[in-house]
Amino acid sequence: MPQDQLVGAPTRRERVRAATVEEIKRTALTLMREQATADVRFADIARAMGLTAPALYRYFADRDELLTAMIVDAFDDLAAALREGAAAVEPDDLWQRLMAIAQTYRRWAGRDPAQFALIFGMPVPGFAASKEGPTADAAKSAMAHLEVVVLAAIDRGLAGPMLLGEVDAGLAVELEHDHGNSGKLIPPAAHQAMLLSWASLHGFVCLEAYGQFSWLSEGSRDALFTSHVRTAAAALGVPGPV
Amino acid sequence: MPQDQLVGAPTRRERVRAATVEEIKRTALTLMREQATADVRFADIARAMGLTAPALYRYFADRDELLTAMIVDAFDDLAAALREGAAAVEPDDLWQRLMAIAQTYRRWAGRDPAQFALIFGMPVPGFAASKEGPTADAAKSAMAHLEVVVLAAIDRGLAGPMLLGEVDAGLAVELEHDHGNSGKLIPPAAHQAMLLSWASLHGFVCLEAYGQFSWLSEGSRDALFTSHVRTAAAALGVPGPV
DNA sequence: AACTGTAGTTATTAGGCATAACGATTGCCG
DNA sequence: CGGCAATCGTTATGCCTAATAACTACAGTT
Repeated sequence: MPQDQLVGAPTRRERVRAATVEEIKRTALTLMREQATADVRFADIARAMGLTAPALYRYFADRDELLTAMIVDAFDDLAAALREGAAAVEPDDLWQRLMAIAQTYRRWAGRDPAQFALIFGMPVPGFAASKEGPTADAAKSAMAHLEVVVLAAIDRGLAGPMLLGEVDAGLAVELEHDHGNSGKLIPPAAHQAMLLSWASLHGFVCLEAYGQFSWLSEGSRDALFTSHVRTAAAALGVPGPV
Repeated sequence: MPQDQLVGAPTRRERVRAATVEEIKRTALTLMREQATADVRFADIARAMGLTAPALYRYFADRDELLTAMIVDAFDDLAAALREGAAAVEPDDLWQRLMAIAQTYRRWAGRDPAQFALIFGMPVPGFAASKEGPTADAAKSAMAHLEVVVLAAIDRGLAGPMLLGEVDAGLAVELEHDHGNSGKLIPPAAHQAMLLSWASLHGFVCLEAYGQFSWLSEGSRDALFTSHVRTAAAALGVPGPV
């Protein structure tokens, strides 16, 4: 026996298999980046790995399964990026926190439009993947950081017009029923503010990622984005930059 | 001679050909709606029309050309919907105008997620279409209505925080250089406000169209959307509903 | 040393895009 | 009104990809 195995620990075969799975996903993502499309051919992935196409079917039942796995990974990656981005700034400065989250979201989308489209775009051929799959849950998970900022703003007694506005009664019920992802109780107004801020941020990022702002220089887009986040911050009641 | 033809008027052949082109696009769109995907097979289109696939190549050189034509149509359709939507409300009530535009945009996207994805999503296979094609221009054209509202708000001396905020100097230059689509001179702050309002609206619509809000009931989504537009209105300085 | 299961191969099927080559219809004009 | 020619449609074909089948090689076990 080459190595003692702890009970429940992955055996050697499982480990190399998992490594291959990872390599397949990584290779597919690289190809997506290069070709700027989510339409990746199995044969290309295999060739890039020194394999033939049918070999990949040992690891993924079909294209859909590979795409689904990549979507899950993309969410994890986005969540990780947001975590790092939020951790890199002064925790007490809400404006900086908000800006860091927004910039991370934006940069992540810009660095990997293919991965971004994988998550938020209409899936490539037939969209079996987005049917109440892992995306809905993961999206909420990736938004936990926005939630933190909004809750912190409330804790400090800050409240912009977005937090002061009425919340529709029926909506409030459904928002409360959704326990968020941290288990904390979130006031409906805060929850609503979070969703709307997210939508606002997301819209800018989408338009930019898909080239609708390509008539502006990068510097101008940066400035525009800053204004956008500032507007959102004002609506939340978070004071702007010094 | 079956019918007198005015000089330059389309001959009979041209007319029936144009009709066929329209029918192809219409059929393709119907199939997209049914299958909820932008991935439409030539053979299916042909079969639905009682033809065979190669016949379609008499009208479109390839898939890309058909898709491009459909994108142009989609922009026209969106623009028309916005025109009608804006015309249907009291012109003096800016809040109603804004809400009508936003609702039209949203409803249009919701009624036709496929067409919406065609315009604003990452193009289907290889994205030759979105390369400075008709999309950038048409997008601005479709936004003229937002422009009108923002300019009207300024004319009346209304100005929310979004319109009062500073505009980056470099950005201002580029915004002024872009003469909009009506030829009018647009103050940079107004132009910026318009873009940011658009982004905000667009974000909500995207998230909803792609199912990120599917955990909410339709009524709740409506309420959430109303709040979203109200927030944008407040940022613009447009007074909310009575 | 034989056994079992897994990872890989080549060969094959099914289906889509696109073109080629051919036939039929019909608008058009002397 | 008869012939022409363009145009529209067809069937046949080539090429590419997804997916499966059938077979081979090898690692680790007993």
